[in-house]
Amino acid sequence: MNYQTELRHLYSFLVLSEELHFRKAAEKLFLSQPGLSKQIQLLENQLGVTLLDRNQRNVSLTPCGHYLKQQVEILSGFLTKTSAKLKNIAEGVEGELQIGFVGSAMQTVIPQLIKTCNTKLPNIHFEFNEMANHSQIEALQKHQLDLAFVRLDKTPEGIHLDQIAEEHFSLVIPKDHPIHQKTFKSVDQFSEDSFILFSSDYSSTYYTKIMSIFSDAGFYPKVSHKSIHANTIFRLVENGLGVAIVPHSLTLDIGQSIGIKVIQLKSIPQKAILSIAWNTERKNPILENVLSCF
Amino acid sequence: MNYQTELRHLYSFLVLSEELHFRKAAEKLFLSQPGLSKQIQLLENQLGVTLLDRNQRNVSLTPCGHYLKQQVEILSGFLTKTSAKLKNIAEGVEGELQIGFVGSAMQTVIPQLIKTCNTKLPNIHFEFNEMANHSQIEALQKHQLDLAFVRLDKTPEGIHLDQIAEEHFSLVIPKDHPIHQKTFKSVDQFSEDSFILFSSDYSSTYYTKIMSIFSDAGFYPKVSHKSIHANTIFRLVENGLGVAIVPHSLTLDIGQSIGIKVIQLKSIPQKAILSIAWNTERKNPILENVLSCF
DNA sequence: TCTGTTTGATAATTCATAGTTATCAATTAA
DNA sequence: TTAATTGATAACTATGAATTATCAAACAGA
Repeated sequence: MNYQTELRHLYSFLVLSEELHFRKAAEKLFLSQPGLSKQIQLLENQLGVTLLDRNQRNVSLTPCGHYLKQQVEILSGFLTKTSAKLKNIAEGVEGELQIGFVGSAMQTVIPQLIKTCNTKLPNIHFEFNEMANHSQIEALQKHQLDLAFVRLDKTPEGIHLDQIAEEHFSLVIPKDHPIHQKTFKSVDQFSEDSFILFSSDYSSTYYTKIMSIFSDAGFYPKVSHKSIHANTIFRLVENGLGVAIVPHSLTLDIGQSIGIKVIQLKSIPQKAILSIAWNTERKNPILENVLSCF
Repeated sequence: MNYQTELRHLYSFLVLSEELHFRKAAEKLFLSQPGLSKQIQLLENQLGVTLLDRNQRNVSLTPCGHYLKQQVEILSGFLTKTSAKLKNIAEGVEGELQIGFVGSAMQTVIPQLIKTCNTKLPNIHFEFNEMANHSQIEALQKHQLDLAFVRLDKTPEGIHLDQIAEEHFSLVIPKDHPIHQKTFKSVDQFSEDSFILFSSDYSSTYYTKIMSIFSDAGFYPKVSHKSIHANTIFRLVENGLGVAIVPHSLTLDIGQSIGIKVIQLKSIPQKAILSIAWNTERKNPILENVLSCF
């Protein structure tokens, strides 16, 4: 059975193997009897085996014919399933979506989205990739990612950006720091503290925004350390190496045992903004369906 | 994917999905580039999905194309396996053989044959059907059996018969019978005993042969019971209901506990003959291969 | 035995269509 | 800008798959 064999011939054989009567089978196939005879002869020649014994007055399957019948039935199921699945993939109700995210997105929006999508689109599966903001944008452009969760203000041509969550910042300070939520008035109370910040290559717009908090407060901070991992920052704070400003949601999964406390910066105008981004230059039905869940 | 789809198109798509270049793929397929374009367009129309993005200057697979590629690879393996198996079936090195046998054949020839065939033809499987002689011949004619083990002298037109084993008969008598192997001279010593014989519908030629033993011995036996099951006969003998004459091999699997003894009739001219029979009107490659093992 | 019916195969013909060549439009590199 | 490369399109050709008409064999009934 090579690729010269045509599925049509196999189907004709299948019908014939059920009817065991050339004229009747041909009728079912909307075909003339000689046409069917030719098809079966061709099939037999291509396969190099005899499929049917047309002795005298009745047609019967040879062992080969019997086996081929079974196989064509299996094949038929395979083809049906494949074309159904192809339609699903084309419509975006089945498939895989590559998602990128910055660490701080996993705390807030993503867990909810997974739940909603899973119930509405049970056959779409996600692959999550924790990546820096700029890496995500590059990956979107190369079509390595379908959807990105970033903290950015703007994106290159062809990458659409949509703000999906806004939250206030919080100060993270050691447990034994003299200032606490009650005595906190303004950020300038920390003008003498060292600061631990997210690296500017986490996102330059994010970095700029943090710095604007300090300039609004009227001082330029001493920056002792930088990291892009929230947990690293928290550990540095715990060990008295400085204080930090992070999106508030990141502080929600700080354990009791760690020696830090949190001061919420609800009153300042700067907000941590989480956005989703995707490439618009290609049609992406899976993405469309997922976005419609949001 | 319906039966209008041709395997050729799927193969073209497979090559194209590897090359991702219409001209190169077409060359590999010994086809002109527009021809390939047409094939792929046709395939896409039939499936109702886009398989390839031909944006600008490079061709790439859509998610559907990706999936179809996988499926066609699976399909390719399926077709290869199927056609290989079809050839095996046609050559008779793979398949099932329906074998009929009279009970007394299982003791002698059949177990050996199975062993020999299994090593030489590991992919041929047997189905064994214990049947009366005449039923086997009918089954051969209806092509319900491929091979029969019978005790017959002749068969109808179209059924070939080959003698494969000859053995002497044995008398089976109760343990407490006055005559034993040492004191046995001739069958006429049993002229006063009742006889338990195989029914004449087991095989009329077999029955005639047994009766000729008696006429040679110069008496006509009292026949008390008939059966076609060796074990039944043995049990009747054990209980003093008569003595029996059976092909010797049948006595070989008589257990120690049963109260009968055996007198071998080596000197008389009558022999129990086992033959194989098969239908010659149809070519049967599996049977040919099996017979060549004998 | 003859006739009529049914079977699948064959021969000659027609027609659909798959593949060809020639060409185009779009993109890219020099 | 030009030349080269890409896949798509249009018109045409030629293969071959279908058709119709017919045949030979087998069988049933008279």
